[in-house]
This record gives sequence, C-alpha cells and structure tokens, in this order.
Amino acid sequence: MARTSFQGEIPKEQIEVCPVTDAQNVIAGKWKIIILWHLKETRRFGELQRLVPGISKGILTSQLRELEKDRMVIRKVYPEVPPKVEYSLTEAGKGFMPILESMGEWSKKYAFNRKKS
Amino acid sequence: MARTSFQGEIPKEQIEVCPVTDAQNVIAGKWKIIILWHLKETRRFGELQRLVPGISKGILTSQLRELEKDRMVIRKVYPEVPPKVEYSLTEAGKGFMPILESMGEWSKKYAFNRKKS
DNA sequence: CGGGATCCACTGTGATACTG
DNA sequence: CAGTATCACAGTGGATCCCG
Repeated sequence: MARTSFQGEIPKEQIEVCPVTDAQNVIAGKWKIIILWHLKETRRFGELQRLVPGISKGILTSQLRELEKDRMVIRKVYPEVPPKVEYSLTEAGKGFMPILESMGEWSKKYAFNRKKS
Repeated sequence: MARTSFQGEIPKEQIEVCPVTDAQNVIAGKWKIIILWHLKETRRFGELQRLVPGISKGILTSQLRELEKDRMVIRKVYPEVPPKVEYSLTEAGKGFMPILESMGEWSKKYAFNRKKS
C-alpha cells in the first residue's frame, strides 16, 4: 500500500480533509440543532418537550444523552421530589450558538419554508 | 380543538418558533454539508465522489438531487461525449458557506474527533 | 417529574448491476 | 462519465408501558 500517486488521483484536495465532519456528527439527529437552539437558555426537561413540538419523551431523552456524550450539554439533577433536571450548554455548546444564529439568519434570508414534500 | 390556553402552557416561547428548522431540513443527510463544503469550488461529479471518501455513486446522486431541489446547488450538463456534469452553488448555497466555515472553526477549536463510539 | 426499556415501522444508506 | 434501478440492511425515530 502506501501508494502516493496513481492515474486520476486528486493531488492536494484529498489531503485538505473536510473540517466540517465533526460538526456533522454532532448535529446528526432530527432534533439536535433545534434542541441546542432552545438551550440558549437553561431549560428543564419538560420545558424542552413543550418547546420542541412533536418530540416524544423517549426521543428527547436519547438526543439529550447523545448531546451530553458529545459534550454539548450539561445535565444537572436536583435531588428533590419530584425530580428536577436542568440542561444547559457546555463551552463547546455555547461556541456553537453563533452557528445556529447564522443558520437562523440564513433561513430568513433565503426563505426556505418548503416541506420535504 | 383550537385550544388557546391550558395549564402548564409556555406562553411566549412557543410563539418564538425555532428558526433553524429550515436549515436542519436542508442539511439533513449524512453527506450534505460535506458535499456543500467541497462545492465552494465548482466540481464535477467524479471529483465529488473522490473528494467525499466512502460515498457511493448512488448516494452522491441522490444527495445532489435533494440539494438541487432545495436550491442549494446548480447542475450544469455539458452535452458532450463522454458526458460532463458540473455542480456549483446557488446564491443560497453560497450564503451557506460562512456557516460551514464557522463549523470548521468550531470543530478545530473544540477538537471533536470522537467517533460515534 | 424525568426518565429507562422494549418493540416496531420507516427511511435513509449502501452495494450491486445495468444504461446512455 | 454520469448516472438509474433494485434490493438488503441498519439506524433512527415513535409509541407504549413501567419505574424511582
């Protein structure tokens, strides 16, 4: 192996690995970026469920777990009865907010209001 | 139906509809943002296939079709033999590039190099 | 209240073979 | 070269029920 050249090869672009792959990974998931958007403020679990229309508890839980695993959100449990759990952004999560805002601006600008048909 | 108020309701946040939904729709798809990234320059079909490691022709085609439908990319066919097809960004697609660059910066900054486990 | 566990349906993805 | 068609499969998402 360790070929360094062959016909039809793309010389340098291949090396410039696409840097958005990590982000792609983090936001993969139907609700991830919507959840992150609402987490610009600290939210309780039930709040999130109401804020994200159409999501079920199970899915919300799993998406939050994944975001936690990806170090985007922090889960804080208050040992009370009834339980109270608050979700907030990590530094990485906060660092992602400008991207979400840009996406919002972009959506408005180009008026993408079409369904997946 | 047509309820307008009930207990536990969230009063105003519900109205502030999350504006990233449209973008979510457009970038939904495992390869979409990676493809868009590489389309910062006009590319031919085969080029894209080489630039995006691991994607198959069929999937690349379908993702490009969807991006076309979402008016993110332009498909230009040169009536030659052998066929030559070039893909480039629309205005909306170009407007999306800053977001991709931000995502690249973000990835670098927070060093998300973890697999999906 | 905020989950976890399970089961199921669907959609997206991936591989392969064929075409103009 | 740049597709299209078909099929198989895996992962995701969604509903329901149970739990601390």
